[in-house]
Amino acid sequence: MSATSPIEGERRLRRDAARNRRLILDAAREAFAARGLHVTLDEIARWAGVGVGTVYRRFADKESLIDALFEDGIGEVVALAEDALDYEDSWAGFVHWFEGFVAMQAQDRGLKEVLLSSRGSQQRIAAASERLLPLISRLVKRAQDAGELRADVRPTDIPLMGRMLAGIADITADVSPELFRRYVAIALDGLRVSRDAPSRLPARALKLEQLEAIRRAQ
Amino acid sequence: MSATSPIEGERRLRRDAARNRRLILDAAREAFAARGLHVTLDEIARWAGVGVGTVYRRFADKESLIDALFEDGIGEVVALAEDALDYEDSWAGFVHWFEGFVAMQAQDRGLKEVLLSSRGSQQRIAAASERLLPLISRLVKRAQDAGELRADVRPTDIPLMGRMLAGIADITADVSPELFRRYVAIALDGLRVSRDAPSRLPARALKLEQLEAIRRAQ
DNA sequence: ACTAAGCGGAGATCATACCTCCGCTTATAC
DNA sequence: GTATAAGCGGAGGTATGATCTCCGCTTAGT
Repeated sequence: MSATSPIEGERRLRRDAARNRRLILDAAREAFAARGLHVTLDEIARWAGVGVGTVYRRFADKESLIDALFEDGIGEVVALAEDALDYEDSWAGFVHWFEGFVAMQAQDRGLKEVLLSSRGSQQRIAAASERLLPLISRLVKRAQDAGELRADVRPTDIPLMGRMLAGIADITADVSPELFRRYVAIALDGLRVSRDAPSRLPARALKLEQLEAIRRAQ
Repeated sequence: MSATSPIEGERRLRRDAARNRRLILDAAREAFAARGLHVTLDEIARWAGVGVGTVYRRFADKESLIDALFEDGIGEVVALAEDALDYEDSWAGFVHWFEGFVAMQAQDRGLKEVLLSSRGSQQRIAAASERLLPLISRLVKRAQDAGELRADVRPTDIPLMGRMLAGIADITADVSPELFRRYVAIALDGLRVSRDAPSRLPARALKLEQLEAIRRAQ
């Protein structure tokens, strides 16, 4: 991982410093994934068991830390799409990617926020985005040509539907972390050209009290 | 409307004060609808053309103002559900309500935030919510008994799907205010038991630059 | 023309981030 | 063993942004 190895040309860190850098990155990954990019560096420092000063000595500012972390994450989304294009069955490939795309974001609030906001080093994210969109277009086209994916969706609809589903995953995560898969399944059923019966819904629907709990938690 | 008429038992306002109260409520409605509950009372005051002091003389705090405004809005959602239960065709009734439910939130950020957050006078919203859920259950049951709505969705899924769609409406509103209807249509197609062909998608998909614009705007 | 009611908006107050600074500690090289 | 550069913690400086108060002036209504 690029975030973990020392960059060539930089003077080597003292052993304690290197250890702390790792602690900070690990704490940041966990904290951003669990709670989003809004967590403060003060909190990350406390979580990592170091002082804030130590964080700022290693990373010029919050932006740099976010960069160091999410370069990899975005690469994974792209890799998943490349993977999906190798599927024989084009619909299965599309479903594989789409479910993975949403699930990755559902499990990592930070990634979700990096993916569709303009945080972080604009550059890299924009670049990854430019690599991703053509792949999505090909996944869409293949599945449409096979007569599986409805013909009236356009490639730009897909990341938006992904974001929509990641959004509900965010809201329901605390109460039922797998609930979002129901809505992914319903959305995929809606994206098929035709079908005789609905696919089976994963996870359990919420109980009334759980729905109420979400409203209170907001 | 309860928000506009003077409450009985309260001393009558001087004419200029009454006029200002109206101006404030109108400005607040517009501002909350367009930009969400986070707009400051300072901004609402400027928009209304009065001083902040005037706002705070009429409404104890921001909460009270939100209350005064959204009592009505929540009632409308309930009324729409009651209306939908009168439809002969149970699926059409369900669709009528669901589309309206999402559209109302899409057109009013404030309403959306009031509906599923714990802002405002908890009490009234919780009460409305308790009136609404049984209505949703009946709409769902009717459409399922008729064999139109898939049997494996539960009533609690519906407000969550509504929120999910309202969420994407929020994000895309500036670029294409009707885009969310595409995703409502896809979701409804996914909610049917079976169908031969997809329904026709409303609105136009985004162009690549528009998708990019949304990312930048976040 | 008198006065209670209302007005504007500067600024007090509070909250919350990001980031810096500096006196002290420690790893490492010799 | 010791010198020293590197690193450390965390209190607090700074900036921002929101809510709400206060008070000298204005105006509607009798």
